[in-house]
Amino acid sequence: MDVEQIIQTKSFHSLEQRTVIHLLLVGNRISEMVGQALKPFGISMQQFNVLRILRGQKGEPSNLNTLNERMISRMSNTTRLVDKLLERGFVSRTVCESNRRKIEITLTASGAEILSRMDTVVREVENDLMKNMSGEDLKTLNLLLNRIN
Amino acid sequence: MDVEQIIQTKSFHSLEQRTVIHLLLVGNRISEMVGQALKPFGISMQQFNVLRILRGQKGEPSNLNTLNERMISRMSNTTRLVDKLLERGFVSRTVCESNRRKIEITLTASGAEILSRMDTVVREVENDLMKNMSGEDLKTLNLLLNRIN
DNA sequence: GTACAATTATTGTAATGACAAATAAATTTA
DNA sequence: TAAATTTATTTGTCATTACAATAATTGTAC
Repeated sequence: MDVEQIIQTKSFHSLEQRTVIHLLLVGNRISEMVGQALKPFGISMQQFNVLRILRGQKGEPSNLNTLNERMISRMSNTTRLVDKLLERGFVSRTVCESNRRKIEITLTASGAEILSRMDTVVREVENDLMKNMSGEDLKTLNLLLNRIN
Repeated sequence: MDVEQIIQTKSFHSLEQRTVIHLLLVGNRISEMVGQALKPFGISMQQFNVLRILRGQKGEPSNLNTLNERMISRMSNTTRLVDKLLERGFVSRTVCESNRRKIEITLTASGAEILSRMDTVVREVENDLMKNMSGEDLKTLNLLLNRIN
C-alpha cells in the first residue's frame, strides 16, 4: 500500500504520534478513492454524504443544523453545499411551518436515484479498501476507533 | 466522543462501510484537533507536515516531488504551500545544480525553531486523543491499518 | 545535433472550506 | 410588551484544494 510506504519513511516520536499520522494518511487515502469513484457523477464526497444522511431520514426532512452535526463540517458551507444539490434537483428545500427559522431539506426521487447508482460504485471501493480484513479484524478496528477521544 | 455519537445515528450497509465512515470521521476529528492546536502559530496542518518532513531530512534538501509524495497532496498546491513557508522564512529554496528542473527545499533555523514549539502542543493533542489506548491497543490498531489497501 | 517524449515545477481558474459578521425569527426577561 | 438573548441560517472574505494547461529542463532515438 501507498500509506504503508509513506509511514515507513517517517520517524516517529511515539506510538501515539505514529498512530495519529497513520490514521490521517488512511483517511486521505479513503477520501481519494471514494472521491475518484464519485467523479463521474459530478458529486463531491460531502454532497454524497448529505444525500446519504437524507436517505437515512426515510422521507423525513432534516434541517441544516442536523445535517451539519452529522457531517462534521461548517454550517456556512452546508448552506452552499445544499444549494448545489438543489440546483441539480437532488433535494428540495422548504421553510419549516412551525419554526420559520428552520429550513427543511428532503431527498427527491431524482436524488434517491443518483444516490443508489453512486452506492454501487462506492461499495465497490469500500470493499476493495477492506478486502484484506476479516470480519473479526473489522470489528476490532471499530472497537479501537471508538476509544479515540 | 463526538464520532461515536455520529456513528450511532447512521445505518450501515456493511461492516466495511461502517469502518470506512468511522475512519473518515476519526481522520476529520484528528485534523480538527491538530488544526486548532496549530492555529496560534498561523500554520496549517499541511504546512506543519512539510516542515516535519524537511526536519526528517536532517539538513538534506527535498525537492517538491518528494514532499508531494509524502504528503499525498497535489503538486500544484505544494508549490504554493512552500511559497507561504518561504515568505515566513521557515524554508529556503534553491535550484538543484545537477538537475535544474528540480527545486531543493531546506528547513531554516527559524523553521526548526517554530517547529519545535509546535511539536510540544501537537504532542499534547496526540496524547490526549490516544489517552484511552494502551500500548498494545495502539500496536494492534497500526497493524490493522496496515492491512487497508 | 534535432525532434520528440518524459520529468519537474508553475500558473490560472474554479470549487471547496474556514471563520467572522450579519440577518431573521423565536424565546426569554425585565 | 419592548428589549435582550438565543437559535437557525446566510453572506462575505480569504485560504486551501483540485484540475487542467503551460513552461522549462532533461533524456532518448534517430
